[in-house]
Amino acid sequence: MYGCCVRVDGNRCGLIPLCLQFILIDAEFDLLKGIMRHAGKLQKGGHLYRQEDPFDSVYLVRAGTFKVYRVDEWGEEQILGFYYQGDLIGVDGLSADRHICSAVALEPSSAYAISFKLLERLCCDNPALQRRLFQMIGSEIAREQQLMIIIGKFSAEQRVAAMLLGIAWRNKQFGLAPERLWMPMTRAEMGNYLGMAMESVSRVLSNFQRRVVVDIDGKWIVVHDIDKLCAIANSGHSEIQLLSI
Amino acid sequence: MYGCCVRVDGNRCGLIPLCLQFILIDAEFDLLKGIMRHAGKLQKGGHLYRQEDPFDSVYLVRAGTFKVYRVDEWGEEQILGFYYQGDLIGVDGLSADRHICSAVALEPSSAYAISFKLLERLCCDNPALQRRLFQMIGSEIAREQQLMIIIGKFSAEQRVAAMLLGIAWRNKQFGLAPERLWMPMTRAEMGNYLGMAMESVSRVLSNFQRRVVVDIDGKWIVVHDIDKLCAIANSGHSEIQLLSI
DNA sequence: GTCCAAGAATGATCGATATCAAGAGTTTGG
DNA sequence: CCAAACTCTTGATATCGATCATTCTTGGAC
Repeated sequence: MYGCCVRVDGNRCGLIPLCLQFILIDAEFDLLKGIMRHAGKLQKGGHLYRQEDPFDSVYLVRAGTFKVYRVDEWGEEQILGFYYQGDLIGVDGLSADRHICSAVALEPSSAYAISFKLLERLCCDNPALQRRLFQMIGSEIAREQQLMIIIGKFSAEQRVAAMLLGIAWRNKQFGLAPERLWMPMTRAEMGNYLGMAMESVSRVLSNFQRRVVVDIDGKWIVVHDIDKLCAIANSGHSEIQLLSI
Repeated sequence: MYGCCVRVDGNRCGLIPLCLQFILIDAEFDLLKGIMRHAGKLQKGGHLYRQEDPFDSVYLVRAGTFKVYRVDEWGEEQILGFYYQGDLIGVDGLSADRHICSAVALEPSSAYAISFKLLERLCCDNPALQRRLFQMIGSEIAREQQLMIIIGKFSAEQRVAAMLLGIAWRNKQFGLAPERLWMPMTRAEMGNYLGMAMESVSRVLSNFQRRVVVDIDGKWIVVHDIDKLCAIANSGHSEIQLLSI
């Protein structure tokens, strides 16, 4: 199933996640490799694409981290997601022929660009690939719905806990340590993403640290008690949860 | 361009919006008509599909209104959208082979079901149709992003104003009066959708009515001053806005 | 029509979190 | 290695909107 990964000559980074997400067979992978190209290396603050740019590619994060955000008419920024190695970015361009978001590197990063026009054409000849693509786009919808629930219904503590658990879960999917979370974004960016003030994020994290739920080590957050973190994220819904802490 | 609408024998309702959204040419429309079937009439409270149902169709609202919602592990409901005639529902099933949301009628309603398997196949042979489908799914992503910004950054007043403007804008798109808004959902449902308490929704609407911005007439809301409504939705971002009221 | 239940409006209170402010830590570039 | 510029933390205070409680309205059912 994951044979594709083995076939990549030497450079496996970034392609393993691609295989994981697409779950491609060799033949499909070869097709896809044909329409991928390096989008180059970006410094911190470098843009993969900007709002209003014509939409012609989706991107696969090869290394580093990106944040995707939207700026409204008054110059206010809303962060819609953080994307790590292996994530697909750029489907925000699907609805129009222009991107409605910007994607910027949070640290030195790189990505592959996949021509969407060619991808579409490839899908026409390859129903299995089309299916994968729809699934990945569907995952993006599901992710946004999840985030909406978190922002709309969760308390400050729950939001931060949910975000950490999300990254932990992601790490697990990609075979990384689920307790060591790489968080290159600032507190202000976390707050923006979660719909809360930077100060609140800081307070919640300090509180978690005091309760020995996590440990903060620069841009790394180490989860000490994932069960407690789950309990926090799920608290408030049922009072029984609170007793079990 | 919209020739398809004329070709529908007698029954144009629900298909005009289809044409508007897909912007189909005759040939494409005929293809699509072949894979559509009536999903029957639903009473208020009747479900088009439920969370966990296998995903095999997307739906086009023919008449009435639907709400799409998700119930989390603790039985708490989150409403993710209200859908009127001509809207496409069901893409929440894309990521898995099951729906992750439920769709329920808010009043006597009906819908067309479009087999997704057949739609996919049709897209393979018809790149233009594939393009439309991606666009429509992209619109769903864009809509969710918009909602996230509203929930994450807007005040109670701004949220309600934004929701009303959204429906007004939609009406305009579909050739309906942009000042007469049909709102079959309860205050509690509006509140759930917007991430606020039912009482707050009620207060904001009363306030709008007092300021002669809108008039409430049962399940209809009549917008008297759309400019003021826009000003409210956009206020808080710049202080200049407040002075101009 | 009358009754009843569901929905809506409104008032009073309280609390979570934003905001303001100041200081401590950390990174970056010369 | 130092200084400037970010970033983060923590405290004090203010505020918006949730919550609780009550009354008013509406729309079916009989």
